[in-house]
Order: sequence, then C-alpha cells, then structure tokens
Amino acid sequence: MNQLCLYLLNQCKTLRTVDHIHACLLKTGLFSDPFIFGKLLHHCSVTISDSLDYATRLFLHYPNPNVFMYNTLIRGFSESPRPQNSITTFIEMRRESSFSSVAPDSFTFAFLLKAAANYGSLMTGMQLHCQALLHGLDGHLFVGTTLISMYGECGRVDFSMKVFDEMLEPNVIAWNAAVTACFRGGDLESSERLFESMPFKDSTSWNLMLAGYAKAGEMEMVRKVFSEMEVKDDVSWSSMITALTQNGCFDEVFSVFMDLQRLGLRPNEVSLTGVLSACAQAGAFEFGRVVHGFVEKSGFSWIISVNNTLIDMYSKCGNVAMARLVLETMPAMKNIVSWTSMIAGLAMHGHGEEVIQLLHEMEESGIKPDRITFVPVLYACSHAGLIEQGHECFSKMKNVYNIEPAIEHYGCMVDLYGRAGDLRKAYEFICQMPVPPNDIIWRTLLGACSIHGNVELAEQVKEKLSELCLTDSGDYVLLSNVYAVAGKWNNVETVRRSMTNQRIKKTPGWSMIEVDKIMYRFVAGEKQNNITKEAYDKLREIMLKLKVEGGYVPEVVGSVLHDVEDEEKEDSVTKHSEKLAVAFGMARLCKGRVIRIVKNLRICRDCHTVMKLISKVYQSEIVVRDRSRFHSFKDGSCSCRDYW
DNA sequence: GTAGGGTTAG
Repeated sequence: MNQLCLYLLNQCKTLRTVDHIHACLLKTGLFSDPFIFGKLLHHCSVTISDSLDYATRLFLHYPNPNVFMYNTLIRGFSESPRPQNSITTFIEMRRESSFSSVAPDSFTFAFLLKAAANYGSLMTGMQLHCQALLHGLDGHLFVGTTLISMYGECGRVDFSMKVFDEMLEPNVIAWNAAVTACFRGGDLESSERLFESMPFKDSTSWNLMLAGYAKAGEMEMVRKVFSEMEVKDDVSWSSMITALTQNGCFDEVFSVFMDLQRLGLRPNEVSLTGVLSACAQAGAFEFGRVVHGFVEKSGFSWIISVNNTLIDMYSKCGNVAMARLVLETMPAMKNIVSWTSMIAGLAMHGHGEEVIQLLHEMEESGIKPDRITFVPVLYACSHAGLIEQGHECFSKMKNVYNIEPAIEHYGCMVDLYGRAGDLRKAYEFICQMPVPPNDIIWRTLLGACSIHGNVELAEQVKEKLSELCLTDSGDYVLLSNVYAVAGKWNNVETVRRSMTNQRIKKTPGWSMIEVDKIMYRFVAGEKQNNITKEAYDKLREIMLKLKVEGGYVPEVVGSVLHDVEDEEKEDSVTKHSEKLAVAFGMARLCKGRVIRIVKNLRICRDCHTVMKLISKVYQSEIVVRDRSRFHSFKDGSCSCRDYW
C-alpha cells in the first residue's frame, strides 16, 4: 500500500490529482506516517507548481513536524513569490525546538540562504550566516556555496569572494558559484579570471559563462563559448536559445533550434519557451504553430511556462482566439502569468471590455492580480476609451489590492485622459503624481497633443522633455506632426532644422512578414534586391488600384516627413516599410490568407488608411502589430476603430 | 526520502 501510494503520488502532476491521493491517505490512515506525509508535503511544495498554499495547510495539520518537513516547506517558500515565509517558518521552527528536538541542519540553511538570495535581503542573509555559525554549519561545503550565491545576489560580491577564499576545499560547484557571483556584480574580468584558473571545469562552468556573457549583451563571446564547448548538455542548448532570444537574434534562435532537432536531441521546456518567445517577438506565426504542435505531441502541455508563452506567442502573432484556446484548455494549472499574458494579449488587440471581463474571471478563480497585471488592464482601458472603467481599475488596484502605483500605471492614466482628448485633466494628473514624471510620461502627453492638435501644450511638453535631456527622435516627429496638422509649416521647418543641427536621426522603420516560415524584413529606402523589387512592383500596382477603385488620396500631412522635400513627400509615404511588407504578402501568399505584419514603430495615418482600403478593395484581412498594439483590417475598417 | 553552481514565461 505504501509503495502504491508513493508511486501514484509521483504520477500526480496537478493539485487535483494530489487531492485524490490525500483523500486516499486519510482513509487508509497512512497520512500520519511521517515518511509518507513528508513525501506528500514535498510533492506539494516542490514538485508541483503553485500548490504551496495546499502544502502550508497540510503542514499546519501535522503535529510535531520533523526537520525534513520543515526543510521541505522552507524550500517551497524560498522559490515562491514570498521567500520571507521561509524565514517565518524558520522562526517557528526555532520556537518549536525548545519543546521538541527539531534542530536546523545544513539543508535548512541551504534553503534559507536561497530564500534570502531570492528576495535580495543582505541583512537577512547576514543574520542567517551568523545563525549557521552558531550551529557550526558555516563551514559546511553546501552552506558555504549557498553563502557565495546569496552574497552575490545581494550585491556584495566582495563578501562572496571572502567566503570563497576561506573555503578549505572548494569543489567545482563552489567555483561555479564564485564565477556567477562575479557576473552578477557585472565584473566580467573577474569571472573570466576565475574561469581560467579553475582546477576543473564541468559543463555547468561553460553554461554559466555563456549565460553571463548573454546577460552582458556580449553576443560575440556567447557564440565563441557555445562553439568551443566540447560537451553540450540540454542546459547548454536552452541557454543558447535563451541568450539569442533575449538579445533579439531571432533568426539564429530558429536555426539553433533546428540544429538541436537535426542532431536528434530532444528540446527541453526551457528551449521550447525560448523558441516560442522568439516567435512571439518576431511575429513568426507559422513557425510558432509548428512548435505548438511539437509541444502537444511531446507531452510538454503540462508545463506552465510553455503554455504561458504559447498564449503570448499567439497574442503577439495576432491570433487572440488561439491564445484564448490555450488558456482555456491548458492542462497545467493557470497561474498569474497565464492570466496576465492573456489580458495583455487582449489589451494589445484593443479588446477593452474583454480585458475587464477576464480580470473578473481571474479574480473569481482565486488568483490575485499584481502590479504587472494592472499595466495591460489600464493600457486596455486607455486604448479602448474606457475612461470610467480605467478610473475604477486604478482605484481598485490601490484600495483593494494595496498596490502602490508605479510610473507605468501613472503613464497609462495620463494616456487614458490624454487619448480621450481631456488634455487638461491629463496635465493636472501629472502635476499631482507623487512621483516625478519621467520622459515616458511627458512623451505620452505629447502623443495626446499630437492626436488632438494642441500646439501650445505640445510646445510646453517638448520643453519639459528637453529639460530632462531625454528627447528622442520620436519626440521631434510628434512635435512636427502637431505643427503640420495646424498648418504651421515654418515651425515644422524649424523642428526639422534643429534635428539636423543636433544630428538626431529618425529611427529607421522596418516591417516583417512571414512567408513559408521565413521572416522577410523591409526597411524604407533600403537598397534594392530581388525581394524588395518584387514588393515595389506589387505595391505600385496596388496603389494604382486603390486610387482608381478606392478613391485613395495620399495623406501626407498627418504623417509628416520633415526630412524630405515637399515634392518627395508622397513618394516617401508610399515607401513606408509596412506597405512594402503588405505588398510582398499580397504577391506571395495565397488569396484568403491573413497577412500578418510586425512593425518596430507605430503605424502612420496614411498607412493605416491604405491598409483599410486594401482590406476592402482586395477583400483580404490584414493584421499589423505596431510598436504598441494590433490593428486588424477587414472590409475597410480597423479593429482599433481609428482610436490609437 | 530534501541539498549547493547553470537555462524559461506576464
């Protein structure tokens, strides 16, 4: 019976099934067996994600827990969003120890120090160091190694090194911890020096060099380490994929992923998460779908992070329906990231009402939204023009959930009022914020001025931005748009000249489109090749048809291009990268297929009009993901209802 | 029966 229960417990992947085992244990009386109970507790606090509350309740019902049980719970908390609970449990344990014989051991300190590292509390870490000393455990190899990591995480690499230097016989794991601590402190040279002087290196040593370089953005070194590695384990592959994803090298992510499969290796969940994240960022819908197929076939549907990234991938590739399907059918337990990803997806697509609805569903499911959740919630309200609801959510965040608004939340509120045209309220809101406004806040207001054509306020705001010395090329573009809309061409010219004088270059706009699982990238004004020629030819044909059949008139004013001469304006607008990408899609994709474009900047008004017309004249659906949100064009109108 | 160093999602 014992063996059977343990076997069944090990098969449990979700809390639901654990519940059955729990019931079974109670029935058979095995629940009070310390060994069995310990296993159950371990399963809930360590093996299955998001079941710590359950573990805590189990623990509270158990009389006289032993060290193993305390350690298990402390470990569970150490990896949770509230690692402080590990310390509370330890305090409880010490209190109990005056009645029973439960005393902390090296495991206890390893987990506690990990908790301190995870919430970055140097003070707690040092106190634990002292406690370990009192119990004579500070010289323990494992405790020492965790101390090195803890001090590294808490920003005291010098302490890490001190612990390391005093170690009698550091093994490779301790060496690795020291290398990592140096990377954490941003000291690449020390990391390299330690790495070179290691008496023995294992694959982890190599893997952490790779990750360290990746975090520092040293991609050349990342590639060098990866190619020099003699043994590549699955962490090496997933670290490489993650490194490339985090540094925006999406083409390489796809090719490394294919290399991995070509070698007959099985990708792990981290690699899958990485590839899916790359698909999400690059907008590679077809490739993402193939990876999704692999996930289902290979039994990765149980992994929360994979499901969450699938939600993000489908949303960012323009398919919210699929994202929803993943959310609704995922076999893994939904966590806060799952809900927030979906909310963010809906928000990007301008589905404000559905965001509010989903927030309620989330709350009903017992998962509390956090500060990150509220960013897309408020964003959705501002972009869908839901002023009242936005206001309510903002209050709810503060009053119900006790979340202190961060600058991002304030930014959304400024956008909420500004976008709706209440510029005065937006400005007043900024003035009464308890935190000083940053460049993003002012830029948001400048954007609102540009939408609503308020020249005076725009000038004031631009002044604020200049005071902060944080102007970017986009600000000049916004300001000149305001002047252009107001017909103040002299001012447009002044802005244009000050840009040239200060050598401020406009960020080049690019757009990507996926055809047969290959991503093509278009940049306005780039030199021609076969691909761009094909796009230009098709574009000319499309524009002609739009003028004749759609009554298209180029809209150059709202999307002013102050770095070109007047007569070139129409021509330049025509060449915007999103138009090229759409044209390429029209030329290459079969009729009836959705054309999906990803763009690095915000779509301009003229392109927006053109997309609407194409969707009507050619009866094709176009989905454009711009820097901020999605636009779905169908039958001549856009999902953003021209509110963006 | 737990460990220490390396890769993941909003």
